[in-house]
Amino acid sequence: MLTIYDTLERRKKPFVPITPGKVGIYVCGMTVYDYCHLGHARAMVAFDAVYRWLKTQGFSVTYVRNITDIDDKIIQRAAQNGESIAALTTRFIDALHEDERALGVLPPDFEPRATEFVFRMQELIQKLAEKGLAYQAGNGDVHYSVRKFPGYGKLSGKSLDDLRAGERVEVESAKQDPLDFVLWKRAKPGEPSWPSPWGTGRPGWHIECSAMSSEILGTHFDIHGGGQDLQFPHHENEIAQSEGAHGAPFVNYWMHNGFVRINDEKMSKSLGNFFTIRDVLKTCDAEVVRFFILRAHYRSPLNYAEAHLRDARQALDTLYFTLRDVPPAPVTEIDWENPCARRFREAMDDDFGTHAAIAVLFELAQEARREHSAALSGLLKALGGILGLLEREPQAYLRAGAASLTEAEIEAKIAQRLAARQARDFALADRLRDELKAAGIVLEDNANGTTWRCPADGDGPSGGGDPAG
RNA sequence: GGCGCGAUAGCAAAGCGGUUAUGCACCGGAUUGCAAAUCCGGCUAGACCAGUUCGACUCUGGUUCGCGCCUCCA
Repeated sequence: MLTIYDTLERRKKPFVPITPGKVGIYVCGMTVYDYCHLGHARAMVAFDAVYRWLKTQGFSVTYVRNITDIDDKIIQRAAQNGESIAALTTRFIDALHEDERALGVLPPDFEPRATEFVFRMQELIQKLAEKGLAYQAGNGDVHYSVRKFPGYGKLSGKSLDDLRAGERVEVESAKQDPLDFVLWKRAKPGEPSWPSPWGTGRPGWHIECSAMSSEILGTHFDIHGGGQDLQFPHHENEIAQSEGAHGAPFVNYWMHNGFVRINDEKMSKSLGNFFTIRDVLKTCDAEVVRFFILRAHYRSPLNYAEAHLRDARQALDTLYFTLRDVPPAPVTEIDWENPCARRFREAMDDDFGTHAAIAVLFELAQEARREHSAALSGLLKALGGILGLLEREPQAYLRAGAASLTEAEIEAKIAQRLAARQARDFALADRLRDELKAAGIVLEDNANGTTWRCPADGDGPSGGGDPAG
């Protein structure tokens, strides 16, 4: 039985879908004004694991991850770059998809873009206005009146009075309550805008997700996910909008993934301490990054450091050594009766415990090696595949770092060394091996001859991210 | 200030009221011309103080420290 930790109720709940056999899941995606960083990678990989596991469990899953392609930062960045908003967003959406593919993240079933749902957002705002939950302020902006929505604060565990007490920002005078948030922004000259009953303008950020989720998944759906930082105010506001407009429950399970940290501090653009996915992938194998992310529980903080990536690489190497040394038998259907498979399932069923599931993979790998069992090796590959791991040819993974020498050059050295060894000239043989080692190539002599591998570095970039990003 | 989360061995990171987590690193041994990989064995835990219990890393209370949200943020 799958259980999911629900952030709203702060407990693990057995998963019961609204419609038997079907699951609707909506995850807040990216605002596309820059390259994705490791924090985005974590969210993508974490919910990819959720998506894959739900599918493995036989659910028909509709996975929606939106793209915010209209927003202050986008407008600002496009102006800075002297490029059109469309050019900017297209560029970063392409980059996002590249990163996604590299990390083995399955594309969501729907990837709605905010600009394509403006009409639906207007409908929602209209509904909120009719119910007295929205008002147009003196400056033309339309705001949500949080005091009018009784449940406001239930997700983040905050009361409106607590929030007011902790207020740290200057109050915008146009709002009736400082916590009211904008639904529709009056357009400034030169900004992209849409006509509306409240004047030409553009939607606020929060309304996007309410509109897109209800349009694609309906007004009440199973799982809503996103980063911890979206819990308040974004998801709180979504609840207020969606439940306020539809007068019905919105989401059954709220899931929030933990942050990626640098030196015990949140990695974020505002702190300027971020690493983009593409920077990290310059020196680290993408599967290692994925493995590194899945080795932590999705709700825990994940500290990023080069040393940790190296650790992850060495661990993943071990699994691939097994697949290399014990060729896996093809598996068409996983034998869930196998004790390891059963424990893997239990781990995943317990709130997507990918770390515990990976621990089982190591035990399985050892058993496969010890018994030289193609069946167990096959099971290892199959279970790894559920996590989006271990899907490559072992040699392709193990040689991913080869760059400085061609395969032919390496083979030539190996042949030379073989001749030296046969002549019992071990000094020469060792020198040849050392030469290759200097190029990052590790030789291994075994019963079938000599094989080589060249681990991808595993060291992340040494510098920080672009603080201007 | 308000609200919330966390503290596990050298490092990373889970579950669990009593029984080996797991990985990396390290130390022996086997294997190897020497290595690598592999196998066998070893190593080391649960911030602090109380309480509940036959028994607590696991439950309860407190202390200390760290982090997050309260402003855009995965």
